[in-house]
Amino acid sequence: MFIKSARKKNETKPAPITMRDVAERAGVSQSTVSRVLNQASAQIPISEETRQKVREAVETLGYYPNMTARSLRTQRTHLIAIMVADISNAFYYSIARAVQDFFVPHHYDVLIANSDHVYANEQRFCQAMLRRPVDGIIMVPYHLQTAEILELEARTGASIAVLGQHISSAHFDTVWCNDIKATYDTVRWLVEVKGYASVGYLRAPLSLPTVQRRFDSYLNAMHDLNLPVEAGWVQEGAFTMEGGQAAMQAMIAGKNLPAAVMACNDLMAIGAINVALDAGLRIPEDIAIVGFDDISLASLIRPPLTTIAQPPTLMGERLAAMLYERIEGLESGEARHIELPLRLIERQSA
Amino acid sequence: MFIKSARKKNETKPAPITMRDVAERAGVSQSTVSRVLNQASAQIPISEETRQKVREAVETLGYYPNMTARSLRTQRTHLIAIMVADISNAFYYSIARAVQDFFVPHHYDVLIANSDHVYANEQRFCQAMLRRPVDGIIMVPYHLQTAEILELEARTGASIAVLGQHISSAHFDTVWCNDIKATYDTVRWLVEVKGYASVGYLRAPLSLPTVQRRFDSYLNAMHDLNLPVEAGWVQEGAFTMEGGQAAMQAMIAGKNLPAAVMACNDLMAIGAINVALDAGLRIPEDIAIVGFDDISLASLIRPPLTTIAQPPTLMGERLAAMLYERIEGLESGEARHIELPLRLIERQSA
DNA sequence: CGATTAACTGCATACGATTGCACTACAAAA
DNA sequence: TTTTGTAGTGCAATCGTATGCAGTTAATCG
Repeated sequence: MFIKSARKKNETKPAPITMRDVAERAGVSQSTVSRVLNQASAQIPISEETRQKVREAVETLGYYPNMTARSLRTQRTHLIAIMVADISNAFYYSIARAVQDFFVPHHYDVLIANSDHVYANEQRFCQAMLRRPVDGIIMVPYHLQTAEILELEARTGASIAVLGQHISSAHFDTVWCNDIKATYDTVRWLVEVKGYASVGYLRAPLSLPTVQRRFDSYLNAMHDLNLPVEAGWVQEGAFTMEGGQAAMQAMIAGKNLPAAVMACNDLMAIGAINVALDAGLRIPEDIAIVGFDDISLASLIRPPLTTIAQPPTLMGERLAAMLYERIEGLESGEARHIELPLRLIERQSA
Repeated sequence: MFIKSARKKNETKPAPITMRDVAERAGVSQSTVSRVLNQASAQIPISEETRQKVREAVETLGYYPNMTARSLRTQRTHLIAIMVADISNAFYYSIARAVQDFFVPHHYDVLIANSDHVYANEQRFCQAMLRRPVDGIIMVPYHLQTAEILELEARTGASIAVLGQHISSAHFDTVWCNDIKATYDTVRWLVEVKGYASVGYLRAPLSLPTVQRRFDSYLNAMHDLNLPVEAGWVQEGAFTMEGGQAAMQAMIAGKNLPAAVMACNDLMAIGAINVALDAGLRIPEDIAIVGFDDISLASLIRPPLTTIAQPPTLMGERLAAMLYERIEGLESGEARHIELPLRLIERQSA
């Protein structure tokens, strides 16, 4: 028999207050405390007198249930994990924030991980989920395929909600936007409505499915418009502001500028704008630029960026809400695939 | 004796693979598996043959240790929690990202919570930490006092690292910047070096200690410069872009503009710039504006914002590194309080 | 008045891992 | 041969909570 304080071999950790302490102080058994604290008391009758004693003991001791132990016993962790490419990217932190705002009132804690668009990181995330059980997972995968996500779901038993077009399964809910159509339409709009004679494209590496998809769509539009894609009109850079700068520098160095340029995302477009301005080009007179995402920065730079708006907050809310319904068992029908609207926001860069 | 699959009353969750399964397949006991998997095997000898069998079983079964169970037993969760005001604010997501980047390679998962500068949320965060044990906590408190953080540390047993000037204790590490001095110096610089005849201030509510501190410092500088603070030169708004817009609108409406204005942070400054430009004012000729933080947006807007640079990534790195040393017991000396440099970045808004 | 029932409460086990201790071989020493 | 030592394993308790089952009263019924 050990005295409580005998466990002080680990000097740093203070002895936590457990349910047993509460029980002792209230003069009841530990299981009774548990029953008072959980809604189980609705099923199993407990006298009001006992309840009072327990509540009082909880109060004076300042007891809080230990989620680790609770998780082990109930197999529910009250943890949500979310994987995005980069929390310091406006598109992703908006999603993350929306997810947090949804789940925190429901007393779930939110784990956040970054993939940086790297496949190995996405896989590492899946492994982390195998070790640390969570109740739900929200992910924005770039490389993971449906099969891998299904395996994750099977292995972890967690509910999963995914943002992405290339992913679709009857097993998990999905939110997506039709960026193929949006890109195609925007290219035609640049030419047919705005009258730009030619359109170039600033892309990130084609290894990212998103990029491949949008770029193909650009090519299709150009083809359908009977427009050539001349050398130098398509440039590649990283999925960042620096990438956009590099791509635009290369384009300018090539001496053969298209009348307008679409970029893979707003960050690249903004990088491109800054380089173009610094090179003395007028926007949109000398070169028009269109982005993708509508991050808040897009409306703040000069000239304000014309871009295709994604609704990240809405995406996060939908993903969170659907995930929550699955976790709580409020919804058990087949997977839902929600298409959210993409809107062209015309500002002054094109 | 129960067969494994007999536990399928909860149909949704697949039976997870446990150490017992591995042990069974390898034909050894569960404790042996544990010893092979942990570095304990260095202390306690295990034959190479047994190790092989175990590793093989782990491999073929695809076993991953369950962190929940491990945490319960070891009292170490491999979880870090971080509380910032708002993950969608550049200053904070930079810190968060730096913390993540530091801890992920060490196999810690990172929980993120937002306080939105609201006291009640800061308290809620502390309570959440009481329920869910974590190994370390990084926080950027605005309202929590030293005593409350000490109590949190005592109750949870977690190591804590704090970003903030108003907090200081011999019990936890701290990173801080001398914003009092920086504000004071910048006001004098505006007047004495740049030659602006008067300086106004855009502040957030004084209930935030940070704001009070910087505002006092501004007043001190004005006093030491023998300059008056005329009506309308000080305006208040929320700690956001919208707040800055509102404050600048009020200032313009007052018809008595100072030659230069300092803002509590960059977001407010940027909101103010946009309003000023829209009102036809030239910056910095009609009114100069200085921010605080140097978020990435600061260099992208036109005119680029002159601002006092905080090094958020560096802050995050330092906080993470110090916290890690505490958690791993690499450092057990008294609390460290690191002052990080604040730098005036002169761009074109002042 | 004995028996059935309802209202409470406690005992004991399980969740999946870690770890102190005891035990079995077998080799070397006495 | 008996003792001692050491390498290699297994047993069983434990972390803090939830919960099936059994037990104890007191009340109600026949």
